[in-house]
Amino acid sequence: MNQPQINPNVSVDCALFSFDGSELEVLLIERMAGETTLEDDLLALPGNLIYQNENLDQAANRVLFELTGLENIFLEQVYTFGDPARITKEKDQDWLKKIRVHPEARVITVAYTSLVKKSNLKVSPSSFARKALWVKVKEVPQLAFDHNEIFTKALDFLKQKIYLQPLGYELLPERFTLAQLQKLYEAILDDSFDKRNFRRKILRTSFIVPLDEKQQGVAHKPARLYRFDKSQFHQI
Amino acid sequence: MNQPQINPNVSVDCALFSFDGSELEVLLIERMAGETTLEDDLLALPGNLIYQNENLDQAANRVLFELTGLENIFLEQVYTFGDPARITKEKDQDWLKKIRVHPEARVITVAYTSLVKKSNLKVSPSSFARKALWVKVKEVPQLAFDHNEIFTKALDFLKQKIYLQPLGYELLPERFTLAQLQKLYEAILDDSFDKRNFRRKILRTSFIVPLDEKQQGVAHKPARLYRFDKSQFHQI
DNA sequence: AAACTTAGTGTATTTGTGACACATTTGCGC
DNA sequence: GCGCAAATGTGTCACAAATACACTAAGTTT
Repeated sequence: MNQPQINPNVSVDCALFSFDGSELEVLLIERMAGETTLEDDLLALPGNLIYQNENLDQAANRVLFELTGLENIFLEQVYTFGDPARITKEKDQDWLKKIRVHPEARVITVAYTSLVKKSNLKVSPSSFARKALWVKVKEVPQLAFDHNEIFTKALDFLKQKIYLQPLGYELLPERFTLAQLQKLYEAILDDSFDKRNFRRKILRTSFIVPLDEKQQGVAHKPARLYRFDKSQFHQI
Repeated sequence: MNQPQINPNVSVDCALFSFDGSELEVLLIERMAGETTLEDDLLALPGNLIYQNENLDQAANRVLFELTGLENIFLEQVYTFGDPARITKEKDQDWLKKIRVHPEARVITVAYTSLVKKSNLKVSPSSFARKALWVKVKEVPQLAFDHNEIFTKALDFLKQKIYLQPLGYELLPERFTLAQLQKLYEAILDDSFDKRNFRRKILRTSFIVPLDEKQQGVAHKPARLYRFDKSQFHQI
């Protein structure tokens, strides 16, 4: 089979979010420039040029797989960024010159986002990332290209989405407590809620079903465990 | 000034909606193939390849301007379509071969949408459209490329958006009655509402302000006129 | 057994939604 | 000028959802 052909004008970038129990985090990479990285380079969202024979969803999944080994993640398209000036920062140009056949090419990028469990994910160095790290969304530094803008848009997208779909099941263990779930909602929406009202509201949906199990070995009253019922997701 | 350079891989398409008082309509074109059109060609959404030195919003506005003469329309990005198979219908290939330097090029397209007043708009034949016509959204035929999918996504986008922003002001005359507004909402959302409940809800927002004027010359009780207050739009 | 920690629960108030029917104001035709 | 046709404009009740708010229960630690 031939090497797939690259489309020099279109890339995908992925904003992957995770949850450490109290704060939301985003996956950033140290981008490779050939065999090494540049000094003091900016962090970036994982992303790459698309192949000519794959569609955009496939490209996003491939890029993610190449970096993380994760497959069958539900990535969703967020927005497309196409300002000609988006690749003109000096550090970005330095990097592009090192690794692209056409470093000056106009590149528009289609942003995707997803929520993943950190524990599922073994980040493996790849052709385009030496190292990947989880950064708290409140502590995201200046990023490469227009990735700060992409990151912000992806986070806004999630905030919208969580009202329509129970996204949380991607981020919590299979069995979880309502306190965990509430913290997740609070982290995504950057807000805080009354415990009783949150419980009432979330239990009115049929997505979340109580189990006959309790937490073990905690130094206080153990909480009841719940799980998501995906079969109920389309019955909003 | 030089001819602007074209990016062969990226296009924009616009789904423009208008309102005839009772039904929602979308603007479709008969696409040109050089000096003429092809026989039995499919209708299409207006769109074209982008220039290398313009951003996506600018490209969408330019394409729209070239077709309609409309400027300063508030176009919003909807979604990006990039399936390699999106340009492979036979009629689309025939057309591409007639007009594109690289008819086989992989083209991804960024969809935009907007609402416009039909009366503002003098559609002028352009390099890429011989003729443009308004088609009721319920009567949209099979379109070129993946334009049916784009059209559907744009309409869904509007349905979402109208709950967050009072889109209507683009589609109604400056002074309008609540019955007109209600019909517009019903057309966009493809639903019908109770008159009293609709009024109560819409007047609770501060976007819509009553005037001390009434309809003239109607063969029934004349309705009060209202106008939009755009300064209130961001106070939801 | 006392102290600590988090879980779990109920009520009252306000706000929004949906269903529903009739009098009012105008122009028109006679 | 009278009656008719046509669309406007309005209020209430029942129900659902949202908010504010405080104490007891169950387990662990010392």
